[in-house]
Amino acid sequence: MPTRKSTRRSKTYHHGNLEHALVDAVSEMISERGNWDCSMRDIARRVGVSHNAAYSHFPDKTALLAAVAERAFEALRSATAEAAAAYPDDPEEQFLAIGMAYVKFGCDRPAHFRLMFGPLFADGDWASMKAAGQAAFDELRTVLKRCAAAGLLPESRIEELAISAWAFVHGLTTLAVDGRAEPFVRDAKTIMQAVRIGSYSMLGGFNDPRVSAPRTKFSVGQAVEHER
Amino acid sequence: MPTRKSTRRSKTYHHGNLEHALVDAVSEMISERGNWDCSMRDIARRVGVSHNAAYSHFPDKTALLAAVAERAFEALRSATAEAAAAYPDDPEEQFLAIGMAYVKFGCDRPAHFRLMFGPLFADGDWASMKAAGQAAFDELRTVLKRCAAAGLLPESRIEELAISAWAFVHGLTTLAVDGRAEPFVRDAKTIMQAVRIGSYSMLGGFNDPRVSAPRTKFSVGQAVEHER
DNA sequence: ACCTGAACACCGTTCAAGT
DNA sequence: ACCTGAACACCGTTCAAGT
Repeated sequence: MPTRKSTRRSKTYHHGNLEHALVDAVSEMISERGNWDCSMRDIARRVGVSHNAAYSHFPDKTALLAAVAERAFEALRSATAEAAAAYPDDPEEQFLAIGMAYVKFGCDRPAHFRLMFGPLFADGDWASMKAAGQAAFDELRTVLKRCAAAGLLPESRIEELAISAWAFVHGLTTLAVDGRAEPFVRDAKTIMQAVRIGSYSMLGGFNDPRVSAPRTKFSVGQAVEHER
Repeated sequence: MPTRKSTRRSKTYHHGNLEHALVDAVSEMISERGNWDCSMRDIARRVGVSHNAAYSHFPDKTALLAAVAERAFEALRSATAEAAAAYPDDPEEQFLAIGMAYVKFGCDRPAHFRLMFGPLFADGDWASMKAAGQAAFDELRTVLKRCAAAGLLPESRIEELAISAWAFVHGLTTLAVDGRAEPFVRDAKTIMQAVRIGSYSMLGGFNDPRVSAPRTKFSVGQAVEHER
């Protein structure tokens, strides 16, 4: 037995596991705490490694958190895709289901949701993480294309309507997660009802003639003109 | 001349100005930097006071930032109220104007907007700051009441529709400020167009019969039921 | 009552050194 | 190539002391 056991155990993370283990640890920690305010030293302690070992795999703390956010975006994408897949022949139900899945994701994982859309990645490009976010958004876009094909809304405005619908569920989740939507949105039932009402409201209004030709009325835009 | 001048100048902040000066300094700093990642020591340096003087007026850093957020909420409230006041006889235009003012506020002061709705105040109560937030929301509620009086939407659903509309403009602002709404929302013109389209879509759909009786269709809610 | 200087525990990051 | 120990500059907060 020439192999030294001490060397053996200490090499557990020498085969590429540490990167994965770090992302796992952070993901668990922010779930437990409810916020992403954990230190590199805490993370390292949890994984059982020295406090600066992470710098062999990530250039800085933000990069590690970006990896966590990227994986969370993938989970969001599959959650919404799965919800839509439950109604293969009914695009309107798909539209409702995808919105509800989005809100549910945020309410179930508030700390992840805040991290994903938080101010941390406002600077820098973080291309692959933002691509994962766009992939999640594409699920909604696809459903709206099916809605358009079914005559529920005009083809020419799919992009704008996708943004509107996304903004609605995103804003609702944000407000709910931060406790700003009270007193009306108090629990799971009321927030899902809000999704339903907002979604029906939008679906009912997509064929409003002003949606397809919004430029005809520009007075307000001048009144509160935006300079940037 | 018995008064000692050195004492005189050093007492400038002894008459209650420091609290105000601190809030001013932080507000300016986050505007300049684009984020609220400034240290107590930086703030104190800017005001010209020792690095821990702020603790005579605020129990901790979060409390100081909450005071900044509270003042920003008051600014948001007057911005939206002013926008609505421009159309005293047209509730539909008021609805559009208030949404645009909200989005404009966030795009003009992204760091303030992120602070106001950020994760910092998720724990604790921060009653007076959150009350200022509710006051801003009340402006929208008031406009929707006028819309209901004009027959644009059912009286019984004002509360839910207010939440929906707020979620929409809030989500749009958040996505725009964090650069997530691209490629469609790129600049001031396209984002205001998105507000317009979303608002018309909601207005057009508020009278959809399903908005007033959303409970008749509950299949989706069961499929993605929310446990919390 | 309001502010200061020194101190404490903690943080993200760097770097030379070990295997 | 991957990890460690020591070190650096910085941070929020506390506290005894000054006026």
